[in-house]
Amino acid sequence: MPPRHPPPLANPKFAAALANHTFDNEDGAEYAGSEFGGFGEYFRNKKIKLQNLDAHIREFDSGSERPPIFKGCIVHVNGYTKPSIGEIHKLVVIYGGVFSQYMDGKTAVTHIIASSLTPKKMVEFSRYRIVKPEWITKSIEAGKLLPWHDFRVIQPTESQTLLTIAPVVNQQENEHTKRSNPSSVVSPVKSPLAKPHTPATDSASRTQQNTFDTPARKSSPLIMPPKLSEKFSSPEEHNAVLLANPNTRNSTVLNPEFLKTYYGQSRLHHLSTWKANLKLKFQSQISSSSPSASKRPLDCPADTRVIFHVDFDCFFASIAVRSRPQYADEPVCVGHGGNQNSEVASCNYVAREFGVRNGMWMRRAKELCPDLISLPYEFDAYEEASSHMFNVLIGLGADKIEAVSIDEALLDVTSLCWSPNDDDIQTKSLGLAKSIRNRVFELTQCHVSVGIGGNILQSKLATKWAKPAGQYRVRPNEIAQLMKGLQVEDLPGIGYSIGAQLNERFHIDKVGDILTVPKSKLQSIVGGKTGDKLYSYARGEDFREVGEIAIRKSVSAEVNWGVRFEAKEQVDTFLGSLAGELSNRLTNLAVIGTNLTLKVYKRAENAPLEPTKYLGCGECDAFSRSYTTASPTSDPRDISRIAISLLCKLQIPVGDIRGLGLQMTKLVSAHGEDGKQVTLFQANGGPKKRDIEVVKGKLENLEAEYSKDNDPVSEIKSTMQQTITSKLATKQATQYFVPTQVSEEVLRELPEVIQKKISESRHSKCSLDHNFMPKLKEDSQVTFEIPSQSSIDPDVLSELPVEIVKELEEQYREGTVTFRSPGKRRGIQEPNKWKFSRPTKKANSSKSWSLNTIGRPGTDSKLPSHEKSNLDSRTWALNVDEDILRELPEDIRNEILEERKRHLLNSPAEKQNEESEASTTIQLQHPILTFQGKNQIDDLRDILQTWLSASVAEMQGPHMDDVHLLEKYLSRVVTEEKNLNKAVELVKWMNFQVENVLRERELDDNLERSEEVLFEWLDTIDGLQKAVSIEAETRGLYNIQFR
DNA sequence: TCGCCGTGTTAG
DNA sequence: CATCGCTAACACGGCGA
Ligand SMILES: Nc1ccn([C@H]2C[C@H](O)[C@@H](COP(=O)(O)OP(=O)(O)OP(=O)(O)O)O2)c(=O)n1
Repeated sequence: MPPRHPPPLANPKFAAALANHTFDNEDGAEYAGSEFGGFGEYFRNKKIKLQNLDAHIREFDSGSERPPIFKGCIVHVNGYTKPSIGEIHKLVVIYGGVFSQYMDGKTAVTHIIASSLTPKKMVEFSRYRIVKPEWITKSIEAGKLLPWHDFRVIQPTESQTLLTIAPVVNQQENEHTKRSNPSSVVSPVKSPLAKPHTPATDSASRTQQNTFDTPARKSSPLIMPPKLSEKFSSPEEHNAVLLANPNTRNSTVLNPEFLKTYYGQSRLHHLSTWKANLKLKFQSQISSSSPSASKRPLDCPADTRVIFHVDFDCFFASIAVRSRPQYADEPVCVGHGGNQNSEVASCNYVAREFGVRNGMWMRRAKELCPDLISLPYEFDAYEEASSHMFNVLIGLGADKIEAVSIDEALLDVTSLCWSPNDDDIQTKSLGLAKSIRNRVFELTQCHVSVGIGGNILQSKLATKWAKPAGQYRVRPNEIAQLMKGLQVEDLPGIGYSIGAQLNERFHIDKVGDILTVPKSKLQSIVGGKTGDKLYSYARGEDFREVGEIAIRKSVSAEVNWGVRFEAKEQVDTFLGSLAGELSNRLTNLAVIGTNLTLKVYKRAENAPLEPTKYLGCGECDAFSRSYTTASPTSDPRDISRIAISLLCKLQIPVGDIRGLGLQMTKLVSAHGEDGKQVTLFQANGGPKKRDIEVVKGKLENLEAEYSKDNDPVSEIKSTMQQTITSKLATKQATQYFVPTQVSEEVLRELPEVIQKKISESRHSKCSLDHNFMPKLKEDSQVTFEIPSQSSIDPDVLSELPVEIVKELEEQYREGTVTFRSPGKRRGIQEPNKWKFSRPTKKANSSKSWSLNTIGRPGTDSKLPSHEKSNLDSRTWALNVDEDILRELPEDIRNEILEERKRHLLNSPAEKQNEESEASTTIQLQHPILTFQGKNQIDDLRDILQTWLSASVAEMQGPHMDDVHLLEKYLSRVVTEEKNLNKAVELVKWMNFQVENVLRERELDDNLERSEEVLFEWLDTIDGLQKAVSIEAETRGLYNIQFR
């Protein structure tokens, strides 16, 4: 058995971006302040996988007999809280509740813990009970579940009842009748709706957040005291203060040289560029170098391969140590300086002994390893070493070769290594691997390791076991055994998020756990394709081929560091640079494209104005908008112009912009065979009459929109901040930016009405919102006013003039003939009233709450639509605690009761419909199944008791075959005999027995040696619990408690 | 049903 | 002083033709 290596890290970006939200982040600070002393240390020492935390929390806490205060509660945490999300997780679990990482509509969350909520989230969560963190702590102090409404975050006020929070109103009435002293309900709190960041909520979140940010803030060069500036300044003002420091300013996107210097130092940019270039290079090399696909031995079965995965050991770190041999045995990492908030790009194996990992923040790394030495990047050296490695690999005469990254390659060496005899393959392949390793080491003084297997999956896994500085071949007969012990996240394509979902929703942790789950069930958790992949991978199967390189489908450039703006024109300028960058990349690849997507990172609602990392993006929400052009382009002016109009559409306050990206898709060759571009350009001198017709059509659309919808939108006023000129105050108006570069010729081609409006607007200086358009220069931008209509779809409004001008200009300049009729733009956004004030997601989407951030774990999580919510309630209706039920909003409660009724009536029939597998083997609706000839629970207990006693006496753990038999039996008891209770009772009883023996053991020295055996039994019971839970979930029964 | 859009996840 | 949190591919759900 090869040594187990720790699973790959969680996505560093995720961890970094959610430093305060994630349970397992590189700062690890959540544990540091634990009031429950033992926990933090316990977990750190044991390196317990956090996804599996609940079971371990209970296990660790099993002796303490805490009251099950939160029994029946399913708790989720949103945003910054004190105690932290990690603390709350632990507290909820040890006091009998269930913690849910997800709000995906599939988990029936009963309470959301939050310190504050933004208006958007209040609407989204209006059907849930949103409570302050104190609800947890005070309930524990009181030793019982306190009424949640004493801790509610949303205080029912008049302004809110306007806002569709009917369920909350109901709730309130219910509880008031129930409560003894309704008047004691918390002091009045300002409606968070009117002002999202009340001082109260702000300081609450800062308290929590300080535990992470204090050091950074102390050293930050703010002129104003941080607190003051945070509390009272707009994001733009805050940025202005920050950028007043010329050094800082120079490090940001405001520096014209930013892209050059930034990309020059960004490791992730380098990694991405290198990879893209290598892919290109090998694409051509493959086709030119070897017509050798026919070299496969004739007797080699068509589906048989020998695959090598070659990977430098801790690449950057090895290069760093190469020129500093004195550090070879010291813990070393590579990063930008040794300061706390920089990232560890790579660390050597000495450092890994301490738990340091790639992607970790330096602060955490130094906590784990105080003597960690930080060395600088050497990007040129990486390229050189890499090219040595690839030269060696190219020289092998492999059937196929694929560059996975700068330091990593896949080889198909079937021709070189395959033989009918596996021992021969073993000898040949390990020999070849050794020679690769030696030659690369000679050339680079750095080690590569080689993993060998029958497919890509196996070879990649083998590399884990080969490292450091070794080779390892996964032999066909050991695949199954090896796979079983892996964490699911060790499988390629399975990362933090999917891993956590599998664990949370199906208690799947190890690859072995997957084997017992039918494919369809996997697919129902993680989706069709991923489920399929999981199913195959768990069995060691992988049908991908080496070197199957898809043609490039997109080109993009993005920046999410150093992005700070004070004013709109700075954004436009930077988008111009970014457009230039993208244009260059397109030109270098000789492609042009028709679809441009702008991606914006916006500071998350609750996130502090300054994130932990200096000039970092912090916790953000991501938004994107795309635009399809009339004809493909790579012209930076086109890109820039479109990008700017897309940004306007998103309506993000410039001070909150923390990242910008541009992506071109729908690519075609720049000099396509038919030379489409060129001919069109030559053939057509100017815009055609037809195009003008199209524009007129647009105008008519606009006018139709005018008359369509007369509902006054009162919220618009409150969300558009200040500065509405008196001229406009009496009219409803909106604004957009039209570049003045619009040439006069183009303007002349516009319909008269539009011409008039544009020229009118050139004289208008109104600014509706200084956030969106501060320091507007009359020369560079034009504000365009639409009179007197109140509720035009802002999409149409904000888009139209820009587009008309843009497209016409494009026509004029390029003479393109194919003017794409834009027709009716697809309604991306729901016509909801927040549109004017913020980028919209669907109003009822729980996706858009604050955990919906970069790298947030969790898949699509729309709030249940009507059908969906029926489905969901079915799954948990039976499991809801009566007490909880009473407290639920009326409509939800009714749904559950309905569902219960329905379930009681339909259960057997429903079940038969649902489970075709079972219905083939089972005739009776409730067959009675036997185990060892017994079916009565008492008899079964006897059998199990005998088994356990024998096992302990013989110092032998339970035999796997027996375990499987029992597992299968229990599963069928759940699904076929429909006696979940029996299965649960048996498992509980076994657990009890094992714990009994454990207790006895402490009193009896003779039993000392039985520890191993008992641990095996505990594992077995874990497995049984999982099996029963999984089966129960197929019947819609979640969160089965075994304690 | 298909394709598009916006969003999420993953790897290095 | 800090710090350099990129990029391409795939997957998925919702929506409209
Ligand atoms: N989050 C990450 C992961 C990787 N890298 C860079 C540094 C690594 O040296 C290089 C290669 O990545 P690997 O995943 O191959 O990791 P190492 O080569 O460092 O270590 P290992 O020996 O585990 O392959 O990519 C990075 O900058 N940031």
